[in-house]
Amino acid sequence: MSTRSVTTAIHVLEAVAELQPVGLSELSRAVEVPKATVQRVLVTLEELQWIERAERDGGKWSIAVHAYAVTSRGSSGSRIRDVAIGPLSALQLETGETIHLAVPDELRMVVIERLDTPHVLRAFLALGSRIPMHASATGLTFLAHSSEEFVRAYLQHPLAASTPDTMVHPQEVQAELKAIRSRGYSINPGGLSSGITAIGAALISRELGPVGSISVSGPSSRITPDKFQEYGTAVAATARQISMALPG
Amino acid sequence: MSTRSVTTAIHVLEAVAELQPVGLSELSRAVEVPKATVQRVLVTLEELQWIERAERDGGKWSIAVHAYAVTSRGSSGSRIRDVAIGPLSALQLETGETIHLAVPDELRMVVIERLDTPHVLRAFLALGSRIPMHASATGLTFLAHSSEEFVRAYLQHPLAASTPDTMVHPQEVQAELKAIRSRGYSINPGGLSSGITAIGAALISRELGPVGSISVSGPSSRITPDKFQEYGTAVAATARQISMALPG
DNA sequence: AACAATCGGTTCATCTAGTGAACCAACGGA
DNA sequence: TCCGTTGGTTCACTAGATGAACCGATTGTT
Repeated sequence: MSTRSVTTAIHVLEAVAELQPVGLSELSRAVEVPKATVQRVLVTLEELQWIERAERDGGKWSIAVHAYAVTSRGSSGSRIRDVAIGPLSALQLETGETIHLAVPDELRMVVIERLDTPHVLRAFLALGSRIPMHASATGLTFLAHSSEEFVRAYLQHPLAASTPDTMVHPQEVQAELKAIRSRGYSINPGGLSSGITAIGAALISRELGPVGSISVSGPSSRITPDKFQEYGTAVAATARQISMALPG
Repeated sequence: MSTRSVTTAIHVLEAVAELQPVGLSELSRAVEVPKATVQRVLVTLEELQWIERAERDGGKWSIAVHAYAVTSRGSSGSRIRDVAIGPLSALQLETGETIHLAVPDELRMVVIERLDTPHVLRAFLALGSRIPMHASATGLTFLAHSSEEFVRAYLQHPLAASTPDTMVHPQEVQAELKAIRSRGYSINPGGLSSGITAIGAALISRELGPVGSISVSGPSSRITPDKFQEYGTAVAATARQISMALPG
């Protein structure tokens, strides 16, 4: 009951994704598997079009588009996306700012949808970005509605600072989570990108608990403290609306 | 020299992506591998968080977000995305319409980035959408700048119609490709979705040839023939700009 | 109510095929 | 020249993948 080769293959694949472009020896060390084994896996994955080697650059490996194409269609996130897109669109029109939809993956939030603003100055996260929970409005609300154990486990890990304004002390984060719970939405001024403020609210499935979050982001010069409450209640209302439409 | 189990595992994964939500027996049939083997692979992939089973619904399988998160970071597409995002943002502001960035995968174009418009009426392709080349503005420009062999090989396959307006005759497509080459950009009125017109231009790496395309899309009621040239030159200029900034 | 055809899941004898230590040749500093 | 890399290959050993056949539970049909 192990399916070892498959497990190592996936580990190699994840290592390639993380370290790309990367060579054989480095991968072998990263995955802690002999070179010969890694080599065979690489060749196999190449045949399957999941990875490709750079023409130059000593033939280092990278993830191929095909892998992305396979995994991006559907995904559990898409159910959420489908029910969220309508309300998010309305929220975008109402606020005029960038809207993000993110779901948790391990210790990060992954941005699975974005609606843009017409403003020249705009907040920007590439789709598929993986951002730290404690440094983002989406992550913070998600944490605020997660179980105590999860939060404790999360705060065990070192909290990297994305900007000088990122909260890096566990107590500080805990206090903020409490504030978020009573307030109903999160506010993150410059914690992820300097000069960008975001306001977020969690999507909560009745059965599964928190499954993701949404946020409104824009330059701190536009999203000023006097707008926090207006945007906050709008985001929270939209989140509630989506939550109720959630499958399950 | 085969790494069979890895190959079947990936095949199972791709089948899950295509058929999700899907059950054991159906997968077994799709991949043409005994149930027992598929079962073991599924359990392994679940342990690795690449797939998950629906709580209800008889435990059917779907791709998990984690898989998406792994493959979306980086990927050959992302290099393109990184250099493209700035110019695309400018193009979006200039035109006010939805911008798509797509790269080829097998016989399709895969949408890897999108900048949308604040308009209520908006063109919309989900990220990761796989669209036929002959039915899309992005695909057509890509074809127009591909090798003759590639085009011939592509046109060998039956050309499915996405809408009544899709070009389905090889000669028709060939003629259009010629027009695109002399014009510098592609125009696709309603070929992919009825009522949506798109204008595209290819991203061409000096060393690798065409590596992807960009397009401006919107309702045909807004993107009228009198705007074709304006948008066309804008798209083509942006594509050239990105092409020059391309790595390699 | 009995039937047949699904479903998801498990068992186990067979032997394929994955493993990994040890080995290249080639490159690049020092 | 030497040392530490790199990517890549060989091969004896046996761990571990395979797949036909099985089970109990649903489901829809007669």
